[in-house]
Amino acid sequence: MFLLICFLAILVFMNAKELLKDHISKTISLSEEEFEYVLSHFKEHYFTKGQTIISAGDKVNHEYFVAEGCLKSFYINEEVKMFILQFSMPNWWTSDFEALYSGGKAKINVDCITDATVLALSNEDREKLCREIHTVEHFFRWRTNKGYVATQKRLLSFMNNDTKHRYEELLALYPQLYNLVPKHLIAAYLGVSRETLSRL
Amino acid sequence: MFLLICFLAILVFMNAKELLKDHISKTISLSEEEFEYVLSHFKEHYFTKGQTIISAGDKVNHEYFVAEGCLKSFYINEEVKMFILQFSMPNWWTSDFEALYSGGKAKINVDCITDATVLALSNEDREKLCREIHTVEHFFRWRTNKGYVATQKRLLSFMNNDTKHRYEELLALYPQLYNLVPKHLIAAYLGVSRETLSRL
DNA sequence: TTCCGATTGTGATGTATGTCACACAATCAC
DNA sequence: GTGATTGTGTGACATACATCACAATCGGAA
Repeated sequence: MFLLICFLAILVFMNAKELLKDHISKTISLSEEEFEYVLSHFKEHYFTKGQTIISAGDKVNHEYFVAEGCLKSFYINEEVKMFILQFSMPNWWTSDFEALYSGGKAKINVDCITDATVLALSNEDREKLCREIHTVEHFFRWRTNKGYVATQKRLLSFMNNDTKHRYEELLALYPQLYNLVPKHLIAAYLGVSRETLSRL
Repeated sequence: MFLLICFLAILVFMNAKELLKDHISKTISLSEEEFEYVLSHFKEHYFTKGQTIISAGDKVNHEYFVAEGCLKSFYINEEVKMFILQFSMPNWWTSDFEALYSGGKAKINVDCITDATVLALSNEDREKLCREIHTVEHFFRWRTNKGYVATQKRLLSFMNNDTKHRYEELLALYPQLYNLVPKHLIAAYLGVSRETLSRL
């Protein structure tokens, strides 16, 4: 039984790192040795549905590559109202990047909508890898470029489109979300009350 | 007279590049030769109030470092309504980054709220410099990191705060804007009608 | 099974904001 | 200076949405 669990763990472990390897390969080329070296800095973590990865107030020292499952990153305001910044699906990265980059305390929370497998990379290791391997720095530059453009597009959509339009936009992009996450979370992503979404 | 104009042009030219040099120095260290090499890829441009730098539909091939003046980047929707993504002040970068990075046509416009001096860097030159000088790639990674965090903060503010709060937030950050740009542009940045802003 | 919490739908009502309309001032071109 | 364009303020009205309240359904725990 123990051996079986070890075997399954190794299987998933391989899959997660393979997924990350494929993801990185889409932007840069690395030798096998370099890949092995880079991937060795990522630590795999399992989380179960509902578990918290980052809480507001924490010191944030890692960013997370999602290999499996669905996470959400969200902000809770003074009136205890929740706003969802991002649903993180496989092949996405998540963290409280402001806190991670600046060294401050988290204002954003990250937790699991489903069971999840993630690969964690520390701030120090990311900077070390970027320093040591030029193309890795290139990879992270492009990852953020894409994130920047995506966030800007969402901001524009927020200003331009009404709720129904944004809802359809979201479902067109991630049809899985409709069955995967409760409606009140989708409402929190769209920035409307759950009642309004229900009456869409 | 001609000599005087040349002299003034060189003066401003020096100032713009010096500003960029200072800006870059805040993130990375470069030797004098490297600086000279990097800066040689930037072309200085003058624009007058109201002039257009990027029009929707254009092929976008440059990003711009603002040395002097104030630009706006904005989107016009089907109903000819304008949404301002960013006011670009000195030491900011602007472009339609989605189009620039993807090679597509511009969806964003950029024009001048005041007379402006900018330094233009082509997509190819940026990539070339990033390839040739590792620390330059580092610089651009951190520039985008900061932009990403700033845009995410603005998105959160959009969801969380009401118009008045966001207006005060904007003016606290850039008090100059109050006298520099007409109110209807500030309304377009805040995502409300000019009438609502007027009644704030 | 039974109960409880989580999720979702829907009605009634208040409020912030958009839209249309008009007025007036400031600026600019000629 | 004169007329046109641009920027700004304000009233009247319509509308989208938040909020509060209640009901119904579903799934898991005891």
